[in-house]
Amino acid sequence: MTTVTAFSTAPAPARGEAAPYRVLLIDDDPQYCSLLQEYLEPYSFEFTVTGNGAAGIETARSAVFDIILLDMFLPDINGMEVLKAIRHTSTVSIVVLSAHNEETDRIVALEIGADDYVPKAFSPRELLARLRAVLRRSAAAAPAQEESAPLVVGDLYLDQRTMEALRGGKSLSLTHIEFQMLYRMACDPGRVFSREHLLSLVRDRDFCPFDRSIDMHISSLRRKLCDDSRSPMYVKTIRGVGYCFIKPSG
Amino acid sequence: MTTVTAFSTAPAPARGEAAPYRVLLIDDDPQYCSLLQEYLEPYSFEFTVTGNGAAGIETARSAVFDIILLDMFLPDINGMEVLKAIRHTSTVSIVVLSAHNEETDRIVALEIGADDYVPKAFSPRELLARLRAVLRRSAAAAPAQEESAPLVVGDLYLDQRTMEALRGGKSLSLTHIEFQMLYRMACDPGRVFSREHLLSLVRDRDFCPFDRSIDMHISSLRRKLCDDSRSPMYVKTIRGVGYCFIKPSG
DNA sequence: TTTTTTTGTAAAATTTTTGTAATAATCGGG
DNA sequence: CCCGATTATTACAAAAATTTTACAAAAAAA
Repeated sequence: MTTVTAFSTAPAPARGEAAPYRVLLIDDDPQYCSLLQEYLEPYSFEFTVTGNGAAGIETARSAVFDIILLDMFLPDINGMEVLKAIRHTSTVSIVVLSAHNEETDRIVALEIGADDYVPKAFSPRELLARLRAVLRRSAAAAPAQEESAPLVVGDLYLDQRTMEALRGGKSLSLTHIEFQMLYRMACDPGRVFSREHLLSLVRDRDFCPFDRSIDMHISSLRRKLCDDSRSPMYVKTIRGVGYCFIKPSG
Repeated sequence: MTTVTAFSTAPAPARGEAAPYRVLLIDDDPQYCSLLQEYLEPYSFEFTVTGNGAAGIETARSAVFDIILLDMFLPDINGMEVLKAIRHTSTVSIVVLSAHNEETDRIVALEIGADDYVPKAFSPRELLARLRAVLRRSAAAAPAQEESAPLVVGDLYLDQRTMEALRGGKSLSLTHIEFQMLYRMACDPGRVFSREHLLSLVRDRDFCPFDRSIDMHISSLRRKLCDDSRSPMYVKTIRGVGYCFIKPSG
């Protein structure tokens, strides 16, 4: 099982658009569980289900979830106790589901540490909206995913956050296009980029066959890098095809 | 608008056990507002109240709150719009209060960015429990303290709570937008902010490609900072991209 | 080798982007 | 409804980036 909570300090592989939310559902009614899964799975929720409190506590402890859905009525332990136990060792989001919707229960559950309390009678759409609200909030808590760490290749330092390009610690004063071209090529050393491709990465413009502008950008990039086109250290010409960034030998 | 709070000069915005939660209540029913205040104040909630949407948006933008309580029915703007506008520029916790408790409204509000949706008919005890649940969660999220602590960079002093900007101890008399722009950029020196991004941080408005208003704000900001656009000390132009705050060398 | 194609690059031409003053529109109070 | 302050738009000069042009040089093809 994959493991990264919203709160984990781990290298936060910040769940991309694709990766589903990992849900632990603690509920002993198989029929309701199926219903819930069926409804939520299309919205990128991935379920682990346990049918009793003890197993729920155990699973919550041994794996990482984005959110826990907890039924209050369980065959073994009282839901409130399960909530308390999980909250005792984790800050994971917990949403209580309950058939028996008493104000006192709601208040106690929320005080103990539930993030929301949703009657089972609620429409699936509202449940979805509430889960998303809770997940949104905990995602905000996650250490802001490192946007894009600076790229370091050989003696080059390319930082997209600041658009700064250094060679041996000294600024190269690249223009926007030069930076972008160098950065994109340096991200994948050795890969050959056609002129069309480079232009499309960098400009919103059509490539005409006699367009030499890319060559000019390469040329001035080389000048700033003190690179010699005949025996280049950084940007190599692949005749008839395009250019590539040379994989540093080190 | 009644402002009860006065963020004194206390250097530590960090709400210790003692410091109250700062609540912005947007609701035009004075009677309900009073009731709420009366009930919640003993639990360490400190209220600022605005009776309409426009003022609410404005206040939310110009001061820092721990949580916003938003009525859906307002005399001027639709509550949903207010929610959208506030959420657009802030991640503050927002709990919707509504007399008219329709599932569709709940879903839409939660989707737009509300943290919870509580019918006005709810018992004050449950409201309290729900507010605490939301606050607990966002407290876990944010080193929120820093967010409202005055920012000191180089010879600049920027206090978001009071919107006060000093340079070498002297006030810069920035407008709201100028302050926000400077503040947001100064929070992350060296990072490049596109015009779109700056505008979205500062205004709830769409960016049109020929919009020069950001440039104008930068221009007047520079004038007030006595900054020269050609060899700037504070705000550097990143041609083709946007602007950034220069990391002070010291 | 000769011819053809492709690339490198200086310099010129062009386009885009930015800075800012002036003007217009908008907002927030009284 | 008017007033002052703030914000947005317009316009144009200035600056800088990008593209085009032109031709030399290198590589590939014949």
